[in-house]
Amino acid sequence: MTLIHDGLSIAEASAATGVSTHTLRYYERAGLMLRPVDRASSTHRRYSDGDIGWVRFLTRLRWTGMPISVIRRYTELAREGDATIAERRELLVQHREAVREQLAEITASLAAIDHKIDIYDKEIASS
Amino acid sequence: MTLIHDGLSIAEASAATGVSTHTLRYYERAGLMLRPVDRASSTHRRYSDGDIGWVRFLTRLRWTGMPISVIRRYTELAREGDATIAERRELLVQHREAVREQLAEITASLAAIDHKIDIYDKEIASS
DNA sequence: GCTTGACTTCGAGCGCACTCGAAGTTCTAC
DNA sequence: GTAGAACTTCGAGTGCGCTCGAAGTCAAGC
Repeated sequence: MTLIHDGLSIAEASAATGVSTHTLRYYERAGLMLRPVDRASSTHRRYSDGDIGWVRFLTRLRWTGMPISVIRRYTELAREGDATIAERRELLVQHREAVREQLAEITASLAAIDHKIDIYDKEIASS
Repeated sequence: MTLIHDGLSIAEASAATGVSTHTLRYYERAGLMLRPVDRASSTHRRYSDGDIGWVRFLTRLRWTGMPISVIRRYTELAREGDATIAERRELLVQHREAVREQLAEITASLAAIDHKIDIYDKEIASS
């Protein structure tokens, strides 16, 4: 680890984001990073705070079911700068709608599971 | 469609549950049904109300990320009858915990997405 | 009774998102 | 300066949950 702390190693970035080093490299290859991650004196990657923040955000997108291909599209727009803000906003608004639906589905499923557990409780009590 | 309505055809079951006919057969093969679905005079499947309810419940389990293998285990327990009620309850209670965590993650992700959209709104407003 | 279309079984194929391993290079500590 | 860990690239492999297609059978309407 260098004293001049100009970024995290891939192992540190992995620890900071919960994403495996294999997957971090995969994301970069897949075009999900705003730009290629900086390299230290060697070819080793050095993740900036911005990189870490970006990875954290895109894991949120992944977690909520946004496909890699769409994240790539979103990233491409972000690389193009301010001119694409409206389009990026629109993409996120659409995704937000999908996430809200997910939330509703999962909430309903949770209720169904609760209900089934209640039934078991009653069966256990009456036996 | 028979006049003696002793169950739904696979196409009707598909419509009733939102699960494709291919997947309904797959679920049966995979051991996710309590028992093999009844067959009509022919070899054609006839889904009872109970079958439909079961499929609906297990799509809830699938939707919330329970793997096929665990659903199979759960189904096997259910087939064994009342003696396994406590174990089935426990399995669902564990899954419920996982679902609650999902819900928390998704809610947090939704907040992050909202926040990003807010930022875009401000950038748009100030331009 | 014949056509048409839905049904059957079976095994293979697919898409996604990783995940891994091999083979080589570089950094850090001693 | 050398050992050993961590890094690099690259392409192939994996696991999951479907999804599909082929080839044949059956059922309902005409």
